[in-house]
Amino acid sequence: MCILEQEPTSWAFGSRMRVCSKACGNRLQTLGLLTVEQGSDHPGDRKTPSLSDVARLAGVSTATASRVLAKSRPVRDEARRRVLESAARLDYSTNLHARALAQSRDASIGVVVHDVNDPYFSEIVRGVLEGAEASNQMVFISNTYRDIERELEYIRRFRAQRVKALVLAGSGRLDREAEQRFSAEIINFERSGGRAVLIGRHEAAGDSVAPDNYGGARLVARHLAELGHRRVGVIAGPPELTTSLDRLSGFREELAALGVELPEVHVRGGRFNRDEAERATDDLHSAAPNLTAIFAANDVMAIGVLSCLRRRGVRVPQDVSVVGFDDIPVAADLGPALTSVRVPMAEMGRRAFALALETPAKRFRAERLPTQLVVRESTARAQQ
Amino acid sequence: MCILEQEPTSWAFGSRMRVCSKACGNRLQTLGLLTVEQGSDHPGDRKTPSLSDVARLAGVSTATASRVLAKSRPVRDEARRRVLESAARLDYSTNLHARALAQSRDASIGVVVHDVNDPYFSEIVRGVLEGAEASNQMVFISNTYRDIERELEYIRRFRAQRVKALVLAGSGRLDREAEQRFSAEIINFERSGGRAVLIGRHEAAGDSVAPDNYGGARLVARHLAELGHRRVGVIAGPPELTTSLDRLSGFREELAALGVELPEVHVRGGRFNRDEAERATDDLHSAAPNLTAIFAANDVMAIGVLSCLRRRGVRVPQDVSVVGFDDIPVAADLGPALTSVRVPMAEMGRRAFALALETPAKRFRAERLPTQLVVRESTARAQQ
DNA sequence: TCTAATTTGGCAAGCGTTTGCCAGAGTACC
DNA sequence: GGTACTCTGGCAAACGCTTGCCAAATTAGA
Repeated sequence: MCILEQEPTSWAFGSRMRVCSKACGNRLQTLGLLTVEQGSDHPGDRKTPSLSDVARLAGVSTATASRVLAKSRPVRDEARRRVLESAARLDYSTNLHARALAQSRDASIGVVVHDVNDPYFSEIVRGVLEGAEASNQMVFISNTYRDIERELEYIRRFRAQRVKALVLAGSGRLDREAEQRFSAEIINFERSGGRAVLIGRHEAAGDSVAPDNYGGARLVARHLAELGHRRVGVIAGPPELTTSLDRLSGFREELAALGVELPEVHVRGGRFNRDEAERATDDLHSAAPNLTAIFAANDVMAIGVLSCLRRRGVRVPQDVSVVGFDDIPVAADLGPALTSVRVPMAEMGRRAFALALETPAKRFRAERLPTQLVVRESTARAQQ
Repeated sequence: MCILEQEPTSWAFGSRMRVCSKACGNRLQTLGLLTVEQGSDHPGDRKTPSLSDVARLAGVSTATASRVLAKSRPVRDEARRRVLESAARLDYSTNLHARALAQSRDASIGVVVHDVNDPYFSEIVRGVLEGAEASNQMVFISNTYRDIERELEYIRRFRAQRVKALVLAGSGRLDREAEQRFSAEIINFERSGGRAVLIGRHEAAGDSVAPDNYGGARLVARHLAELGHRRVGVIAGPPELTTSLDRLSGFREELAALGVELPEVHVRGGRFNRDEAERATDDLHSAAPNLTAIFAANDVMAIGVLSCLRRRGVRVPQDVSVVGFDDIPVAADLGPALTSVRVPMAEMGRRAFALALETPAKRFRAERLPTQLVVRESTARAQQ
């Protein structure tokens, strides 16, 4: 195997390097070796040991063995020791399904997000995972790709799995029927004994945590207005999502309050991804080449905006200022560094997790987390 | 609720906007309404219906009901219809644990990655999810944060859960003992009847898919050498990981073959994250300010490199060329766009998933996927 | 019309835990 | 020494589904 003889603690591998890389070239061979060594084990030979095997070996009843392993009741030292020992000897592993069935509740928690590849969601997931890690809980993550049917299906699946808690992250929808189906499924889930917490949607039937999208968007409007921008455009999110609407309306209303007009034709929409935003910006910039600022509904879209402008030879921020939303980790490293609205994504995940473990109140609880403008290099005073 | 009366299909919300945003301000109130509407349902009132309830309502045995719902054997139309109808009426949902227990196998598959927040892993996850989605399987994702104990713990957990298959993504370790414990756990898992597939590590006891790190790094070396770079540095990954070693040794050896020396002092290490890379670059650049090129062991680290150089007023690529590895989606959008080695991350995820569903061969299978250099703006001819 | 083959449905025995209830063994206190 | 508790451990009944086996019903074949 491609393994150094001594534990490498620094990069001073020196001459040993050559030896090692040679081994690397030979891995397939090494692999063959491994196969021979353990090939006979590949198929599941003997049955996995069960609790009764452990109990028998320890000379106690399954009840006692169970109580030792699940720590559900004190057991005298002598017996405990014997059980633990047998369990170790047999390499016993509790059948989680049997346990969940007997307790009619699974200890793990589920997370449903739109897309783990979107930094917004992966940050949320990180927050949830941190909480789970701290209390040693298992977490199951699923992707809906923003498809309502998948979303409902996953809620049902997690219900079927009887998970203790479910965290659902992703924008609500403007479509009343969709929201009602969603709420119905959530209620069904909770009725089955689990806890559900929503992230980013306050409208549905459940406890929730959400960023102040409306307020954040107003900050953007004020920032741009103060820099003297009067001709601004928006690359908005999908029109069917409440998040898009909240961000757009906050922006529009604050702009109006400051006396800046935002014509419909300066607002283009698309899905929350880079490529659609790039295309939308192409359209927008062709239709209104004299804009001095563009507000993208999220950072991922802002990346598309920047890319389009770069391709068109438009300088940011000299010719056009660009603002995003979310402040995903990479925002600070784009060229130019992106001005954005910080949404405490990981914090939302942590809060949601904490909420999921609390006993539910009579009324649904809705926490709204503040957002904050982070000014970087992509915005500057408007050139007349 | 903050819902438009008509389905929004364009951004021409016009005057309706004001109404809507006002509603948004009132959400908490709306929420109260919802609570009142459904508050009494919050606690799990009546028991969740079981298969026998469905069977009773349909006037058949549980066996028949089971066969209809699990599609495990044909059932006459009349009976099938009645079962389906009762199930729908009771809003029945199969208890997955009971099923898994009865079949002694869970239908879902597990994925263990180092960190879902690292784009490298989230792309892999995407690939796995795509495959799973296509065949309607449930996927459970867990994070180890590169901690060996957590990694082993999760394998045990998935074994306890009796998942059908397990995909483990993340570099192998140079530490022999760690690798042996890992392999032992994998073997245990497979012995319990599941399938395990590894991504990015060919050394352990299981089928695997991995990128050609060694070859990719050689491409980088050649590219830089051809551009006339003679004084190059490396921001390497954690010394205990095989991925780091493969990338470093490929780079070093090709460089040597082309007559370019890579002194130890030009190689700095750190974890695979942006901030450590930034610090390491600080060190490196202070120690060797005359370098004309820096190779980062992955793109996330390259971001740190770029950030450091920008802060220090070093122009990329005029003063220093920078190359990354992985070609994560955002690489093309950095300032400047990053030259990198494309690793087919999502494809690896898809392959791993496919492999996990195949019946195991006698010998472990090891697929190595090719990598490819993608030249962008961060590399240029060396200035003398 | 009768027999053989094929469907279809039900019975009941698991699957591997947990846990309520009970009994025996210690302890403590009169 | 007797009574009242407190600990421990075991029995056995769930938990909710699947499935082998068998019988009844249906269909095919002659």
